Amino acid sequence: MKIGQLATRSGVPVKSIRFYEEEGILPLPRRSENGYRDYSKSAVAELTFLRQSRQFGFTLNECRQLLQLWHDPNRRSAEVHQLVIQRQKQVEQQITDLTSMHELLSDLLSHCAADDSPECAIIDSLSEKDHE
Amino acid sequence: MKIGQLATRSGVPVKSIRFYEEEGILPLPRRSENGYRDYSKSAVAELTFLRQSRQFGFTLNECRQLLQLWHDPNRRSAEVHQLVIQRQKQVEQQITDLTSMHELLSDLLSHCAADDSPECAIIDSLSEKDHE
DNA sequence: CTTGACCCTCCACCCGCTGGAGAGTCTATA
DNA sequence: TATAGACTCTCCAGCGGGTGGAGGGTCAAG
Repeated sequence: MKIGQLATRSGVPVKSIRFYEEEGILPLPRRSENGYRDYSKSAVAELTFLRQSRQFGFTLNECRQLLQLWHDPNRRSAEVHQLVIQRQKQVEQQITDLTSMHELLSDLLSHCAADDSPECAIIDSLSEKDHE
Repeated sequence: MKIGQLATRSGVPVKSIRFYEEEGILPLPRRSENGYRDYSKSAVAELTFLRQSRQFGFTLNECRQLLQLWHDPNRRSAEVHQLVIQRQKQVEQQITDLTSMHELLSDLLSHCAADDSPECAIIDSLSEKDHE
C-alpha cells in the first residue's frame, strides 16, 4: 500500500504520516523498488490508533507511549489507565480555566455600552492591573 | 525606565517585550545614549493592557486590534464589544469540545480493568475507526 | 579593578504540523 | 509514442507565541 492510500484509510494526511515517521513515532516502512513507501495492512490500524489518540488531546510523546503499550503483549492495562486518567485531569483543568475566563468575559461585556461612543468599560478594565 | 523595570511593573517578561516590539505590536521605544530601550510611564499601562488581553486568550493579532482601539480616542465601544463577544464564543466552543472529550475519556476509563493483565478496552477502543 | 546585574543583538529551539519547490514515477488517453 | 495528470520523493520554510543561550557591551558598588 502506498502512502496516499494509507492516508485515505487512516484519515491522517500524507504530510503528517511522513512527519510521524521522521519523529520516530511510527516505524520506518519498507520501500518499493521505486523508492515509494510500502505499507502493510497493519499500518492502517496503527495510524488510526494514533489519530484517535491525538483527537483525545494526547501529545505526540504520550502517543508514543500509548503506541508502545499497544504493541506490547505484556502491557499492564493499569498503565494505559493511568495515562488516560492523567489526560482527563488536564482536560478538567482546562475546562475550569476556560469557565472562569468565560465568566470574566461576561463581566467585561456587561459593563460595556456597545454603542458609537468611545467610552468603554472593557478598555478601562483591561488596563488595570489585576488584584490590586 | 529601562526594559527590566518595565517588565517588573507590567508583569511581562523582558524577552516577550522585545518580541512584541519586533512583531510591531508595541511601538519602538526611544533609546538612551548607551543604546538601552528607554520607556515612558505610559508603556506600563500599554503592556499591562496587552498582558491582560493575552490572559483572556486573544491572539496577538486581536491584541493588536485591541491596542489600536485603546489608542483611538474616536473608537466606538461597539467595536471592542464585538471582539470580546467573538472571543467569548470561541471559549464556549472550546468548553463544549473539551466537555465531550471528557465524557469520551470517562467512557474509555469505565471499560478498563486497570490491573496487571494486558487486556485493555482503552487500547481496543482507540484502534477502532470512529462512527462506523 | 573586579564582580555582578543589567542591557544589547542574533540565532536556535519548542510543538505539531502545513505548504511549497523541484524532481522523479506511473498510468491513461490522444 | 507523446504527454498530461496524479502520485511520490526529499528538503526547506513558516505558523503562533514565545523561551533559552551565546557572545558581547555598560554601569554601579565594594
